[in-house]
Amino acid sequence: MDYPQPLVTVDAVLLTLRDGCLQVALHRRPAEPFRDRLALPGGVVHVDQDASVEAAILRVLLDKTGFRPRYIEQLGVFSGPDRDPRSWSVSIAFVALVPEAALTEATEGIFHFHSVDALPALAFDHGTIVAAAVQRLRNKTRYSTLPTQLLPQRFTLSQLQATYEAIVGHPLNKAAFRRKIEEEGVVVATDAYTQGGAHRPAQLYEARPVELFDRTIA
Amino acid sequence: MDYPQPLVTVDAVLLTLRDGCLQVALHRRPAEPFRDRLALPGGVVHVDQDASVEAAILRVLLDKTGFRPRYIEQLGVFSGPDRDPRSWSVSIAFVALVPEAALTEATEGIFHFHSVDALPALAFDHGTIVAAAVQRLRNKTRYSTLPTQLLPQRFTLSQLQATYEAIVGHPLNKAAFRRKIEEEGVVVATDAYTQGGAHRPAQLYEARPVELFDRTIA
DNA sequence: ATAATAGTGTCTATGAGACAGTATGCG
DNA sequence: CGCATACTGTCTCATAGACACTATTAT
Repeated sequence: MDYPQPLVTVDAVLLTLRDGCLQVALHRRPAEPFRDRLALPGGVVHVDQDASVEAAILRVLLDKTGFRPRYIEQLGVFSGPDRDPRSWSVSIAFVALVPEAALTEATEGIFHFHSVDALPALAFDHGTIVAAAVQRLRNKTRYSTLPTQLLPQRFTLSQLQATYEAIVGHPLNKAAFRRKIEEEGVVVATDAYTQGGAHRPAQLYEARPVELFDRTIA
Repeated sequence: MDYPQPLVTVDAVLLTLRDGCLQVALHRRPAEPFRDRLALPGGVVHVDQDASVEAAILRVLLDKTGFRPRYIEQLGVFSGPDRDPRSWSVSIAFVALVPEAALTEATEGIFHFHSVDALPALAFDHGTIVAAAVQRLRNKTRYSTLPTQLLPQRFTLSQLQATYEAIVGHPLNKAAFRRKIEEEGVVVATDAYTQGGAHRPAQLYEARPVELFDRTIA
């Protein structure tokens, strides 16, 4: 039982929709290794504080940003002797989807946002981790209702469609999209409508609530 | 960087098809904790030997069973202070799909096989891990070609269909199944046929090869 | 009225399931 | 020849996309 153990860390890919494209929240590392490079928010698992790796990533996000995501799931484990120059390390990566407003309010000045399609070189193997997160989201978007988590509490069906389109990268058919959303019970209609703008107001919808940590692992 | 670190282990859910139903390979623990309880094959990550957690699980399987699976993927991380009475621990779980013949030859006398739908109480949280593995396989079976990995090198389309049916738990339409398999390019026809039996021989097919570690994470 | 976006009715093409038919080996 | 299983042709129904049409607000 007394082998040297790897360093166990947790990292989060916080995805949000800004300016109509999918962006990831990164911070600039203040210290070595990879000083001044952009990196995912993350930290070390504390066995004396954390009840699980899920609890650890929530603690890290809360400490760093005062912010708790509405949806987060395990992405995968990234490991090896060389990814962190300090030690053989294991990173347990998570993906979280966050509405833009919530994220930018809570993390003013902490995060830099970059479109996931045009990332600079990141610290560690964080570029690989972001790529895996985006691939996961794109795949799941085909058959799940995750993208609702990127929108504020109330949204219109046009906004929801634009969100799906930003993720999958191509336009969707309006009638078909609405039929599908309707029949899947993804969203709940409210009796509120948008106002303002020289056009017909749109009905507002809410996402059906989901589990914070989904174990429906594809 | 000198926090106490969790114990990092790797465990594998080896799934195979026996007697027409999905079964998992388990061994009886020879020592405490959970002595004499059935458990998943697994072991501790050795930072001086292993290049990654993937390398670690392959080493463990090779050492325990002399056997290397044709397909294996990360399932998820199971963690906490109580799942192993010795220490706060992290188990990185994998799912592997294995043809029955390969598995039983290599592991004669090492493993006990149990249908995944009628498991006894397992060591640690291994019951939870098996359930997650089965759920993952059932989900992926809907839109991927994984079940080919449960069959021997060459197989008939009827065998493949029976495999899918055993996994998803309900009968499939023959014509539709063949159309789909055909057009997806899942399998490659050989010019060999079965023989024996008082009926028309069936053409033999082979699975298109897949990556050992798939990162196509749903 | 016009512009602009919301929302719907309907035609069509594509794919899945049902089912019955044909094919071909062995005894 | 007849049985058992392999394989296929075709009908039907459900679903997805295309697209045009109506609806409703502010200016």
